[in-house]
Amino acid sequence: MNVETSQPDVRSRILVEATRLFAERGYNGTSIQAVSESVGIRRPSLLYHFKSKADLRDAVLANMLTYWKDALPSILTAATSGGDRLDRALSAMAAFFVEDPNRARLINREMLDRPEPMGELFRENLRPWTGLLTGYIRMGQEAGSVRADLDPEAWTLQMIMAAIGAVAVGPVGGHMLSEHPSVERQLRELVRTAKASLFNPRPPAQTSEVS
Amino acid sequence: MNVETSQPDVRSRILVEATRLFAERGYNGTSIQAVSESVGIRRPSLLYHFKSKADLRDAVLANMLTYWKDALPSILTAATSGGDRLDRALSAMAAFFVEDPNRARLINREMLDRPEPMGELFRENLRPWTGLLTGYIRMGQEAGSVRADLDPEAWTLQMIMAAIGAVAVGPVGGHMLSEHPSVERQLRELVRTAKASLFNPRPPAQTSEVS
DNA sequence: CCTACCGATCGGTAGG
DNA sequence: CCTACCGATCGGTAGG
Repeated sequence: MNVETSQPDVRSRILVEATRLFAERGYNGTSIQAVSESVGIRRPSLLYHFKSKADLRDAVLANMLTYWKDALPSILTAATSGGDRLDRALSAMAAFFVEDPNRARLINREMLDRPEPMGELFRENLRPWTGLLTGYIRMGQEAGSVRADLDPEAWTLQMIMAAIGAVAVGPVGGHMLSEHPSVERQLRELVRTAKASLFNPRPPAQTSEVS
Repeated sequence: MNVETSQPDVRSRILVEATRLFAERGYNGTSIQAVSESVGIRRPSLLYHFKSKADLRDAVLANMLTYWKDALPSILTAATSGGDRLDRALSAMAAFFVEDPNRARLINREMLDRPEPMGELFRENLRPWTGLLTGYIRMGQEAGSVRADLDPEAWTLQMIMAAIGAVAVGPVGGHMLSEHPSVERQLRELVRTAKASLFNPRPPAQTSEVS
């Protein structure tokens, strides 16, 4: 596994392996020894790049947040650009997690392990974007296209969490049923559920800005 | 019999503390030392009741499954006894987790930590009951009351996972939004979402609110 | 249910 | 990026 071809600097290789292992086995279930072995170096070498295990965790989380901050704007902007594009926005969010299921698993784990720090992270980085979405939903309610009894914040949160849950633990939960729905099937139903629960049954004709 | 101290046998006290700690900090984040301290005994004493840490985990899981098997039938029977009782069924499921959030957290953690064993557990214990529900949904589809494009398995799974997620990590996710929805609010919206996405919109009545 | 003790592994440091 | 070494904690056993 280890060769002199350690070109893609060691630090980022450590990050990749740590992300994978933390997502799969959890922070407490992963020794830095295991991480360094996956990279092909010795433990002290890893500790040269990251002062401590906690430091490595923070770096892993910060690194992932980069992807979030990169992906979310385009996802949520898509959602606010037209009624019929909601499914594309939800699909984009789903695709973000499906692309690498470990993203969903890691977030799920960290939410369980360290609620407060994760809450803080969400607050600082994601809030502006979700605010955009809930604001747009409220506009839809005033316009009559979105159900009046819908709770914008709770609805938004539910859809995000459902996408994470479907990817992170969906396949396991699937065993509750005789016919295990694939993650794709679960996400397809999520989109259907989202649309059916968001829009009014017979929206007042609202297709004026069709592309 | 012992009268001085109200000690409902040590074994179950160990189970209670272990359940709490496993749910809060995870299996790998909890030492049997910590469990025994919570109970007020020494570690070797705990190991007299449970041969190993893995043994303790199995017992905790089996113990919780008892509650599930006790609660699920009544929940799902309620769901199949009438169209308008769906919300009561969902509320019952939600209440089961709200009553002790650690139930949701523990299940979430175990699904992440040990997918296969948990899948097996679900398969053996929960499948009959969910089959009842999906069968009923299919009947509703044939009768026309339930949306034809709904995926019964995926829909059922989504609602169960959403309830677990809302209780286990909902409060953390709430920080994504400027106005944190309480767990109660999240579950209320879950019920609304479930109904709106399950049933067909009312047959075109005379009301003409369409512009 | 306890005291006493075990080897293995943990995260981390010294020093080059 | 390495070898060598550290104290602390881990799960578990002996034996009463």
